[in-house]
Amino acid sequence: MNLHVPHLMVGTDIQIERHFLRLRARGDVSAEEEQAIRSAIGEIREYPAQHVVIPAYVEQGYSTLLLEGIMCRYKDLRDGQRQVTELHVSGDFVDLHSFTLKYLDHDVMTLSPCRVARVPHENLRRITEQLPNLTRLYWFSTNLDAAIHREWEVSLGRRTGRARVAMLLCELQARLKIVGLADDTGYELSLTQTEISECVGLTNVHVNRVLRELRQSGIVDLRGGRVAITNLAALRDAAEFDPRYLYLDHRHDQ
Amino acid sequence: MNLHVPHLMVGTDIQIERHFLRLRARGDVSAEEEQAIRSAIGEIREYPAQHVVIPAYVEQGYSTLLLEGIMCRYKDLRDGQRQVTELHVSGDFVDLHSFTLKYLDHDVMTLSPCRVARVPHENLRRITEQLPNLTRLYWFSTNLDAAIHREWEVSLGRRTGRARVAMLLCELQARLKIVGLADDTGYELSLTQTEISECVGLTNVHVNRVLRELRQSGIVDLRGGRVAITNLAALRDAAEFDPRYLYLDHRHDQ
DNA sequence: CGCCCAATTGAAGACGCTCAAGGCTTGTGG
DNA sequence: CCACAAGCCTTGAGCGTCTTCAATTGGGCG
Repeated sequence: MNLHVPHLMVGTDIQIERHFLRLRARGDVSAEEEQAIRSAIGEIREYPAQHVVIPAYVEQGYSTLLLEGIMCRYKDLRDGQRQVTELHVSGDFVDLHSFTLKYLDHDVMTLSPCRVARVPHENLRRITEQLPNLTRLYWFSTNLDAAIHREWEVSLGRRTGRARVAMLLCELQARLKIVGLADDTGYELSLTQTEISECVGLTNVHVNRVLRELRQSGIVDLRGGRVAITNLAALRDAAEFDPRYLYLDHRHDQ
Repeated sequence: MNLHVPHLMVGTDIQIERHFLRLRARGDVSAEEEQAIRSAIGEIREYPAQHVVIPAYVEQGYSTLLLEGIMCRYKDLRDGQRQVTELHVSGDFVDLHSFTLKYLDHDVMTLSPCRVARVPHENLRRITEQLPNLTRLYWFSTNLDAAIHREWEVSLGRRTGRARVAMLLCELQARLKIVGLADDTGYELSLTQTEISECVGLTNVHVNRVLRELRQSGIVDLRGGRVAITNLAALRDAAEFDPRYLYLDHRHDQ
């Protein structure tokens, strides 16, 4: 387990490309800006699954860019119940908001083995002073997280269990597709049913029943670490999925 | 009804002070920055209750600062169910995120008669180019909205009906207190039970029962447009309320 | 006075939870 | 190669919170 051990740059360059894919799905990034981002990157680290990478209420001097794997933001209640507030995939900044907030109101942990890059806030500050266009794109990026939170609020507050699970699977498909990790037939996803239940505000038992129903309806089959989408149109209909909240520009319209 | 009619500046100056109170609860604002904000303000407008001020997916050339009244962000589902994703009070920018997002993924409407100030994006752009500290404070401000969304996700996903309502009333108390519109004994709030139910993901019928229970428990009494807090400690305990997500600095600790 | 909207209450039902047990898969060690 | 353990998935049965549907009360206003 490579916990907290700086890692060789092998394979890292390709993974940083996913961050550019994610940014360019929403706006233009010049060669100069791309270079500024590359040179802002500090240490590369790897973590096992189930590892708290950014603890709540602890000031960090850097933001964390997810290169490979899946991570989540979550809060726990007194009785041990957990609510995941957002999932993160390759190419995402998992705590860009710590640049302005200083500390987070929630924990961030890995759900699979992950590789990340640290970007010192000092370097981000330099970007905000020199590159206003890129600054607005990063500001946009944290506002996109808020838009995802809003869509989850709608799910948690008003959708049925079936629609909530469908919604989550639609969102991941769209977000992973941008970075080349999904197509219309599905994607790799190593989440347990308990982890999914912590995203959608249900119990693991009920998620299990919902997944069975979606499978038997010929819509989607989640098994063995893969989301096999049998009928994307039906999945989106079940979720009442409107991808506009992901703010993909016209070149990425589904 | 003064719908869409530019309004005289009578009383406006005092109301803009609430925006500075809100900002200064989270960071320092210099005299120069304060002046920049004042001169960035454009038209003043008034709207009646139940008026959609910012429609979803329509590009706006300005952001809207709420001077007086209460507004909400919401999304509707096919069957007409509505989920409110955030409430806004005096001093809030209700759509600062439209500066980077260009258009919103949700509607914004008034819940009471409101007075607002428009701030052209052009003027905000000038601030981002000239005042990096204020820019970070406004970026922070949109990240604070995201933190509020996260806390609502926890409520909607994991809290009981009783705790959800208590949570909402705690949050409003803390936010209104910053701008001088609440104290520990309560505050004025003109929301119907149906509107509350659209915030907390319940039906109006169930919200009514929850409010009765909270009243009979001697915790809080919501009637006649006023939230009368009988026992603030018990209210916060019922909500499992941890105000840290509102990022109030030490001078505003409760 | 009568209208309209919000608040209130009751009764029945549904969706999802709790509790419990059994099955499957994977990895480890004898 | 097999036995065993651990974690996850699966299914059943009963229960509870919240919903739905419906009717009544109360308050503000023309």
